[in-house]
Amino acid sequence: MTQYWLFKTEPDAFSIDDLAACPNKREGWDGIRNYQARNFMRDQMLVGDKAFIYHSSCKDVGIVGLAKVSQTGLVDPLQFEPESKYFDPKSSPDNPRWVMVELEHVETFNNILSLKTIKNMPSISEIGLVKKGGRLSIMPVSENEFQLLLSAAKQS
DNA sequence: GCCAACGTTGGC
DNA sequence: GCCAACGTTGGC
Repeated sequence: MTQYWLFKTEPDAFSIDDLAACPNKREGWDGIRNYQARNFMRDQMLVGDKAFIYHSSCKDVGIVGLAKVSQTGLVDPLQFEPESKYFDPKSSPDNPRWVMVELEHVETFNNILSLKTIKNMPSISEIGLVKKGGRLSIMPVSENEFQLLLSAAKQS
């Protein structure tokens, strides 16, 4: 059974185009420092899960494309790099606090599915993006929501 | 840059 | 373990 997720990223730091330009179109999703998001990656994600890529904190916010989980159970290397803003002095290689998955670019939509449009979709009003103030960096998406959002993205 | 909504921290 | 203070996120 395929699971579905939504990953936020700030395109100024790492956009979907950056992901598409990586070797094999794959990159470890480092820098997540939120326990709920980490737990999704650590405890629930499986290779083959599908993930919307969402651009936040930018001019055009919304879902911009699709990726899939290509590897799980990776240790985020930035937690051990003192120069990184994601350095965590309380973490140790013996017992790493922050894990990550690797994502592989699948497609970039021709048009962004804007947050405004998403908020206007009645069946989507319960999604984490709209609830909880939209502050969770990785969130689950139900199969029903996934299909609705995907078809909305394709027809826009 | 503002501000509301969360999450984390630390004193007690 | 409570909760106030503080920091961060993210849309606008």
